[in-house]
Parts: sequence; structure tokens; C-alpha cells
Amino acid sequence: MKRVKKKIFHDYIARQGLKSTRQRDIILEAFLSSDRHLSIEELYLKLRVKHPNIGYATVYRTLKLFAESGIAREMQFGDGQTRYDHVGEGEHHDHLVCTGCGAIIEFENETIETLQNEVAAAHGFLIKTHKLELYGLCARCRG
Amino acid sequence: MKRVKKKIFHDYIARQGLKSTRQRDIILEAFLSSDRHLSIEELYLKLRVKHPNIGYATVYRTLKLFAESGIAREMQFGDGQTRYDHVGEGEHHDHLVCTGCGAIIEFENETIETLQNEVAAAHGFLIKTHKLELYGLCARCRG
DNA sequence: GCGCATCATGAAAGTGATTTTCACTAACAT
DNA sequence: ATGTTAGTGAAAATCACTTTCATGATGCGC
Ligand SMILES: [Mn+2]
Ligand SMILES: [Mn+2]
Ligand SMILES: [Zn+2]
Ligand SMILES: [Zn+2]
Repeated sequence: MKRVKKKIFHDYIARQGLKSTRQRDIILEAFLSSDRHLSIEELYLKLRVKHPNIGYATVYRTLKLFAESGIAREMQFGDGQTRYDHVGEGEHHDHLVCTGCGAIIEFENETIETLQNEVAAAHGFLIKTHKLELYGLCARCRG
Repeated sequence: MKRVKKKIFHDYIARQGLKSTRQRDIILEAFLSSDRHLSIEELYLKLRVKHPNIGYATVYRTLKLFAESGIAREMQFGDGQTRYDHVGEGEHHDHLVCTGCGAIIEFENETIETLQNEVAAAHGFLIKTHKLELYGLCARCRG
């Protein structure tokens, strides 16, 4: 899994004529080993422990590259920070977001996806991506 | 329609012990007469033509009030600006967003809404709101 | 109407999360 | 090894709000 994503990223870097750097590899490993939905700052702080010389701007720019290469997805859950989700080959999932504790649960629903495509088709739209987020209280927070 | 929303807003203002002001009425009229999905700045610039003395902060605060009163909804379409959508009594719709020309098309799909509730129920979630946006190219942009 | 406790307004300053700049360094093709 | 081009990190700049503060309206009770 990690191996596959590292290859996808390195292939992307090569294809774009970009360079392979120590920092990018360190950030890539940290990203792939981290929880999903981390913000730039969260990943930066995590990295800083073992790599205090890596700058915030580099983490920021590298996460953008991850998104461009297809191994990450930029997310906005309304908490004011951009978060980066992990993306698997040909996989897709949507989110349930708890407004109480901030928990984020992932789910997949093929029927909804199909209906979305029907809606798009009915409007002559060609869908590239979509965002489906359900906000509310998780089982634990709805006391 | 406008009449109904103005009443909803004025009732809200009264209920909260707030005051009815010239500015709020001007902004309300401009908002209800405007295109949907306008940003604070867009509405501010539109207003400035006939009311150059109304400040940005007042537009900002008044749009928040509209959202609180239930006649508007804050939206984030990923272009970096918060947009305010019009909300009708008991109505709900989702959006198709063209990444080519920025066009925003509204749609309703009861089946999808039902499926969303089933997903939430399956996870013990109590849904408060949701966001469904389909991004892609509109009929005109997919040349 | 008048007084006045509140709330509202507008200009300007403050915030927080990026995003860009710039001087310097590292990659890598030759 | 060298030159060319891309990358890095610290700091400054942006951007879109958001709050502050001195001043101005509102509107209930006389
Ligand atoms: Mn996810
Ligand atoms: Mn809409
Ligand atoms: Zn929760
Ligand atoms: Zn379009």
C-alpha cells in the first residue's frame, strides 16, 4: 500500500521533471504513516519532532504535490483548516463528520454514487469529483 | 417570497431583542434581489453603487444574521470565499459546480437524501446538515 | 417628545491560515 | 566536476474574514 503510493508519487515527480529530495521522501513517509485527515500544521508539528529543520512551507508545498499526484485529497470539513486525506487506487469514500467531538467516519455507498451520476447526466454535466459530507452527532456525542 | 423572507428576518430580529435598522433593510432587499451564491464582497460591491456609506463589516454581520434567521445558508464551494445561498421554507437543494466557468446549478434528489439518512443511521449518527456538491464541467464547458 | 440603556455601524486594526518571495542549496543531466 | 534548474526555509505578504472602538441610532419608559 505504502509502496504503491510511493511509486505513484515518484512516477509523478519524474513525469513532471521535478526532483526527488530528502525532504519530500521524509514528508511522504510521515504522511503515509499518519492518521487520515491531518492538516498541514498537524503534519508539520509531527515531523518537527524528528526533523526540526523541515520548514512549514515545504510541508505545505509537498502536500499540494501529493494531491496533484493523486495519493492525497484536499478536504475542507469546515474547521478552518485544509486537511489531506489518503486516496487509494480507484477507491473513493465520503464522510460523516461529528460536530460534537470532531470525529470523522468514512463510508462508501455505490447507490448514492450512481444517483449522483444520473443527476449530472440529466443536466449534461461531466463530473470530475464530488463531495458528500454528513454533519451531525456521532453515536457517542448524541447523549 | 421576498415578503415572506423579510417577515422571517424581522421576526427573528424582534425575537432576539435586536434592532431594525436602515442598513439591515437595505442589505436584506439587495440580498433577496440578487443572484444566489453571492460572496460577502460581491454583495458589498453591488451595494456600494447606491449606498457607498454602508461598510463591509455591516454586510458581513448582516449576512451572518440572515443565516441565523434561516433565510440564508453559508456555502463553501472551494473558491476560497464563503457564499450565501437563499433558503426557502422547508426547502433544500444541492449543487452541481462547473469548474470551467464557475456556474452553479441546483438540484434536488429525494432518493439520495433518504440514502444519506440510512448511511447515518447505520453508523448511529444523528444528521444535522449535509453537503453534496458535484464538481465537473457543465454542458457548455465540456466542448 | 425626551432621556438613556442598548444595540448598531464604519473605519481601522487584528487574526489565522495559507501563499509567495528571496537568497541560498541540492539534484542531476552532460 | 560543472552548469542549469528546481527545492528549501525563514520571513514577509496575502487573503478573507473577524474584532475593536469611538460614534451614531433605536426604541421602551416617562
Ligand atoms: Mn477520508
Ligand atoms: Mn443553491
Ligand atoms: Zn462525536
Ligand atoms: Zn461551465
